[in-house]
This record gives sequence, structure tokens and C-alpha cells, in this order.
Amino acid sequence: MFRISLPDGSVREVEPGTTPADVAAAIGPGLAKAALAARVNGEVRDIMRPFEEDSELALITAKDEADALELARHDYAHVLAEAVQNLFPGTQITFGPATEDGFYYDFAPKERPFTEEDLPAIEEEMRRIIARDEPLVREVWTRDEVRAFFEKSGETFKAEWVMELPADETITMYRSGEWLDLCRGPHLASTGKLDPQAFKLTRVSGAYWRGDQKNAMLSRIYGTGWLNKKQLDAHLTRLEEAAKRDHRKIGQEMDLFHLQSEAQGSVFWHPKGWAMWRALEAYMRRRLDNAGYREIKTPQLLDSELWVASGHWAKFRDGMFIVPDEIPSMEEDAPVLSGDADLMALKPMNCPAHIQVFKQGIKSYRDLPIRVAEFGTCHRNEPHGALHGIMRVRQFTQDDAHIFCTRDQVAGETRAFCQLLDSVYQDLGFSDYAVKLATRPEMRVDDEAMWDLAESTLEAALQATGLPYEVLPGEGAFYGPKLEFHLKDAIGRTWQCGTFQLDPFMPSRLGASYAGEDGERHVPLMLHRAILGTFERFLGIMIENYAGRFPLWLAPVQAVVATIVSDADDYAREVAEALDAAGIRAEADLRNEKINYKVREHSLAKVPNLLVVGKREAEERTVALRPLGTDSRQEVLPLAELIERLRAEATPPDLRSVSSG
RNA sequence: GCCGCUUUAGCUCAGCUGGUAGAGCACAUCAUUCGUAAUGAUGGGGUCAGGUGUUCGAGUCACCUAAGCGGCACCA
Repeated sequence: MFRISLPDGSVREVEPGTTPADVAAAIGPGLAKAALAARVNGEVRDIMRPFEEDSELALITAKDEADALELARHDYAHVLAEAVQNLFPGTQITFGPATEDGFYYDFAPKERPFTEEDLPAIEEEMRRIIARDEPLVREVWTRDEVRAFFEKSGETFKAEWVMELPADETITMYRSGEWLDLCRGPHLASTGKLDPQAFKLTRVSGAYWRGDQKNAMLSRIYGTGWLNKKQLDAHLTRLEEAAKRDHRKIGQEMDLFHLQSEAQGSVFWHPKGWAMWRALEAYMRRRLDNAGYREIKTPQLLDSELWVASGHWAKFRDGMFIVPDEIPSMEEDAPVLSGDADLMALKPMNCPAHIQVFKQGIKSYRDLPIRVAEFGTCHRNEPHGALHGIMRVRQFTQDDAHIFCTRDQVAGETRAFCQLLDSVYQDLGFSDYAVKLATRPEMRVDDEAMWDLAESTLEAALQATGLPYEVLPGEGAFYGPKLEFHLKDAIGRTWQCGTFQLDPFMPSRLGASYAGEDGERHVPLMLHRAILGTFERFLGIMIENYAGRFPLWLAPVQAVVATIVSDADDYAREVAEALDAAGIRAEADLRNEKINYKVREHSLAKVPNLLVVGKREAEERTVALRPLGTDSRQEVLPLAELIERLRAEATPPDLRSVSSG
């Protein structure tokens, strides 16, 4: 007999062979019907899997949404795989996990990769499988049985995979009718537990077998899956809404920037987008100035010698824009370039240049930490497939800075950086960001002892800040471990923005040193850090986050003065000029259009303040203020008062406490 | 770079099984001077991404190239 304890504290004695489903049935028919799976000693399990020992049992129902969704999505993936094999015999199955909003399954297609045109038929087949309501039965097999089974049916990927599972792992196959898949489980009791109207196949894509581009390209089918149709519809609506916030769409609608194929991956900033950039840059400059950074500017083109010494040439040469330092002659018998020594490169990052600045003159330990900052424009020849709007580009400007310091100063600098970053992110509207600690990658500077020290130093410093974080093993830079600060775009994709890297190697490689207290030369540590990351990406994220309705201090156009009659034109010009003189980005709209038309147009353009002037305002020297999003009730203010008000409201967040008093 | 898809006017999009390009918005001109989410009329505007081919004939079919989109891989 096993003792099964339930969440309410009660205990039941059951025979071996009893399942959570039996316990649910014994408690009541309602629960028996509602129970989808079981949490047994903390682990989610099939409801039909018998107890193996004395256990704590909690039954999972649709109310346990996170667990129920995870199970359902995993089941949808399973049903998808079966449906595809029914419709496309000879297709091999590989992996199919649950995702944040659904599921996917990777297939090795027999003839051609899947296309979106295949999806409706596959969805239909999935619904047939769900309607058939086959039990999903867990079976324990031996490794050799599994291999033999898959080899016989031509499933080479599964056969390969099973042989690599850890020797002590229990190997389970899940059966639905005749169909079998190697799977750790757990699953719902039967396919019929899924709501046939609560999923949708969304897209197809390529994906490398086991995530490695040296391997075969598989064909992946993505779906979104939920517990009921209402949830699915809500999700689809969210996606539609999110698509409206796409920075590429808003960038065009609001005339902020454009991209074109002659300069792929580089942004043409229009006056309105550039006004935002300048506001953001001015803000960052003040924050850095106040945090003990000294701003510098360094060259775009640097000799290959420097990149060879830094190690970037060996690892990233393919991603650099390389330029001969002498224009090769057009003469046919002109000598060709003799090798890398004749080459220069557009800088792909700023750090080697910053080290050159550090190296000028002799630095003392008393000078440290030295913090040099640069709004540094860099070029990287990113792979075509990596480019994405203004979020991943080939020319970008970082809010870059490097801190040269001693080991003792790392903790303090880390804390100061994290605080500065948090304060900036709060000011810019981001309270929800993820921190990740990325550790030594496979390709790295060869000095394990130094890596041990660097990683432990950085992790200890991070822990001291108290920020929650996740570790990303193997994701660090080749010269050091790093902290990554991630933000989400409109549809939930995460992007690395801020970064903080502890680099124990680059200063010595490039010959940087300082005189220590002992009079000897010492090599400083170098901290590479950026808060926004790049202006391009951060502005892209901000556009999506605010859906174009920016806080006033960042808004590209802060006010439009719109006339009702042409008699008010002169006064409207005067108002716009007065605003301009007060530092407010204002435009006058004197077009011969009705006020309704102007209100509509500037509202759609997301202008934060519409200032309406007609005959009355011109005579009284007032302005009717209509802030974006308000209805037709407007407030009429004397011109001077309006200017003061907008000026106060348009003050950047870091200047507020000072100016408004 | 890899897999799939897309590319028609400045923008958003129609264009059926091949017969020589259309709408709305925008723009220009004229009229209208109007009080808070679209005033009316008229007009201009396209080597149908580029190239090659099939065909009597290609926006439409095939192939190649490029860019973009969704993923994968990459991301100093």
C-alpha cells in the first residue's frame, strides 16, 4: 500500500497500480472529469501513471493554468507530428516542445520543406486526431528497442537521438493508437482533452537539427495553442494589436526614418526621428557627465594591426568592413595588396580606440577608475538574415564607455553601473528588464585561471546588487564574461540592450598599464559597458513600447499650432515661434483645411499637444490646448502661461527636480 | 549564411484560368474661411523589384539575382 497525501492534508491508502485518475474518481466525479494531470511529489505526471511510492499528490485542472497550458501545448505538438506523418508519409519526426505561446515541431521532410499553404490541411488532420480521442499511453522501452523501432521505420534522427540519452534515464514512448513518439512526457490522458478550436498553426521556418548550422536544415511548423477558443482569440487579437506598434510601421507613419536597399542595414534618419535621437543623446550625455564619465571621440578607420592585436581580426574579420589604406591603381600591372598589413577597417567597436586614449601619458593608480565614454558609431557586416528594421543594423551608434580600474574597484563600478542603468531605464519607461550573466564561450582567450577569476568577480559583484538574474553558459564575449540587460519588443521578442563586460585580457593585449602604489607597472581591468546598447535598437524598442505616443520630452513634434481661419495665420506663426524660442519643438499648420481635418490628422500623427487658434484666440492672445487623447473639451490659456506649462512638461526626467523646484 | 514567403503609383492594396494596369489615401490646381477626428470639383502620377526565358502576346508562367518579412544560425 502507498500513502497518498493530498493538498488538504488528508491521506489515502492505495494499492500499487493505482493512478492519480483513480484517486480523483474516488474523490468525486466532478474532479475526475476536470483533472488533466497530476503533480506527484512536485513533478508533473500523466494522470494515468500509477504511483510508485508514498506520494504527495495535487491534481492539475484547467485552473492551474500554467501547468495545463504547458501540457496542452506539448500535446498539440504531438498531434501536429502525427498529423504531418499521416498527410506526408516518409516525413521524419525530430523534436517538438511547448513554447511561450504555443508549440512547434521540427520535421525532416521527405521531398520539400513545408510552406504556409500546407497548414490548413494539417490543421484539419489535427482536428480529426483530436476528435478520435485516442488515449496517450506512456510506455517504458529499452534504448535498443527504441532504436530498432525507429531504424525500421526510417526515423534516423530519433534513432540517433535515443542513443545519446543519458544511460540512467528511463526511456519512454508515448502511443496514441498506432502512432508512437519518443518523448519524456508528460501528456494529457487523451488527444480529446485538447480543444480543437483553441490552436492555430501560424508559420513555417527552417531550423537546424540540434541548433547547429553544420547539421541538416529541418522544416519547423509553429503553432499557438490554448485551453479554449476564447484564449486563442484573445491571443490573436493581442498579436494584431502588437503588429500596429511595429517600429518599422510607425517609423514610416510618423516619418521618423527609412531604410533602402542601397544602404541595407543603415538608417536614414528623417528630421522627426533625428529630433528624438538628439533628445535621447542629450539626456544620455548629461547622465554620463554626472556619473563621472569623460566623453571622447575616436576614429572610424583603424589599421588592421590594431584589430590583429586585439584578437578581433582572428574572430570577426568576416564581419568587418575592410578598406585598403591606399587606393589600388587602375593600371593593370600595379602591384596587388600584399596582405593584411595594407588594410584598415571601419571600427566594429570602440574598445581598442579607447585603450589608445588611455595609453597616452602615464596613468597612476591614483587616476583609477578612468571612465571614458563615446557615442561611437560602428560598422559590422551582419549576415543578411540577421538584419531587422532598425533593431539589428550594420551601422549603429553605441552609448559606449570603458572603465579602466583595479580588481578592488569592480564591485563598486558594477553597483554604480547597475544603478545608473536602472535609473535610465526607469526614466525611459522600462521597469521590466531581464538581467543575464553570460559566461565563457567555447572560442575564447586561453587562460582558464583568469576566466575563473573574472567570472567569480563579476558574479559576486552582480549578487551584491541584489538584481535577480539568469546564467547563460557559453554566451560571454571571447575576452570576458558579461551581463546582458534585455528588453522586449511589441510581440515579445527579447533584445539585448544594456551590457556590462569584465575584460581581463584586452588591456594587456594592447599594452595598457598604470603605475601602482608599489611603483611597478600593472595592467588595469577593463569594463566595457553600454546602457542603451545602440541608439538604433533602443529607439526601435521605445517606438514599440510607446506605440509612437512618446513622453513629451522625446516626442518628435511636441506641439502643432492649427488655425481655424486664415485671419489667425499671423498669430499662429507668432505662437509657433514663441514656442520654438522656448525650446519646444512646434510646427504651425496654416493649411486651408477645416479644423476637424487638422484635429484628425494631427491626432493620428500622435502629436502630443494640438494648439488651436481662431479669431477669438488671436484677439485675446490665448491658445486652445487639446492634448492628445482628450476629447473636444479644450482649455483656453494665455500664451505665456501655455508656454510655461509646455516647457515644464517637456523637461527631460533627469532635469525635473532641478527646474520645477 | 540557411529554410519558407513577399515585392504592382509616395502609402495601403485590387488585378479571375496569360490579351498590354485600377481604387482609396497622399500630391497639384480651383472653389470654400469653416470652432475640435476626413469640404467639394478637376488633374498629374506606374519600364508591375531587376534580369533571362517560354509564348503570337507576360503584372500574371519558369529560372536567376536583389531587397524585405517570419524563423534558424550568428551577434565583438
